[in-house]
Amino acid sequence: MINYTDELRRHNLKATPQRLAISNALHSYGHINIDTLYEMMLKKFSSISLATIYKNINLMLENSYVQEVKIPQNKSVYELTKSYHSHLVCTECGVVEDIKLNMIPLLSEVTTSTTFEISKTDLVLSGLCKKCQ
Amino acid sequence: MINYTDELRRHNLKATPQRLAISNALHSYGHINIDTLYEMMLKKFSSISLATIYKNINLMLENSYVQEVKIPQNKSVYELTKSYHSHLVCTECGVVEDIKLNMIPLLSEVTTSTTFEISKTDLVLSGLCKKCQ
DNA sequence: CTTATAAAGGATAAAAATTATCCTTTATGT
DNA sequence: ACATAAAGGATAATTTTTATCCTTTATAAG
Ligand SMILES: [Mn+2]
Ligand SMILES: [Mn+2]
Ligand SMILES: [Zn+2]
Ligand SMILES: [Zn+2]
Repeated sequence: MINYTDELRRHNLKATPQRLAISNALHSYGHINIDTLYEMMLKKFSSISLATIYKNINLMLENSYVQEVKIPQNKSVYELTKSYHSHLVCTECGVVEDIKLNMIPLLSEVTTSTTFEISKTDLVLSGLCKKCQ
Repeated sequence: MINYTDELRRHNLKATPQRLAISNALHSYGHINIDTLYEMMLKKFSSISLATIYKNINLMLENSYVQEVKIPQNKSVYELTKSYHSHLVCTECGVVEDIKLNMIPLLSEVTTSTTFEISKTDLVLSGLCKKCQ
């Protein structure tokens, strides 16, 4: 149970009990979608409103406290903002894992072949996790 | 004005006028979201139903006739299925471009560092297009 | 060229997802 | 402790997507 009070404040977010709980849910789950997050939160706050989940996630996104990961043919998942990484998604069980990959060669390939100025890269690799193979 | 009758049938889709028009809209736009596609189609079929757009795009997705591209902080766009490629997205004007990149080195990096068996990779590079820099 | 029929289209209702509103409660700075 | 802007809960409204129902049509068989 990490205390995210300071981390929330650093992102200009008031440290409410609900937000602290969301932070911990994101931390322990790693990647979580809105519905699952809502279910999780209901266990702790039996009367929490779904609107509170949406309002908080959206605000946290604006303040770069959390990040959205769009999953092919599935709902987006959210995670606490961390240093750049890519994602592995199991098409069978849905598990999402982080993976650090060196994107430099790829990005320099882009530089030589286009006039775009890239500032962000989103890479999602889909396949089967060990367990589902 | 390409005739997509055969191409539709190859994917087990009846060649209706609406589907032929959707095919041409996708071809000429390259990448298009549901709303824009609906507006386009309304010009040709003044009484086309939005439900027809959804039903067709979903069926075309199931039959691999079209592909979805999830765009960070924006609506998904759709395109006629073509050989593997990545995407460049301009965060200013929203334009989406195709780019062929060699993913082999990256994928072999994945193989050595995880037990996942990758079958698909989705890469979206966001930044500024020439015009918007 | 008919005809039969499963599938597709249009209109619209229903459901699901997301956002807005309103009033009460609370985190935080003074 | 107090003042206040912001957040939470309840719920309405809006937006997005899917389902339903009936009519029309693409397609294959004869
Ligand atoms: Mn991650
Ligand atoms: Mn493309
Ligand atoms: Zn799995
Ligand atoms: Zn641009």
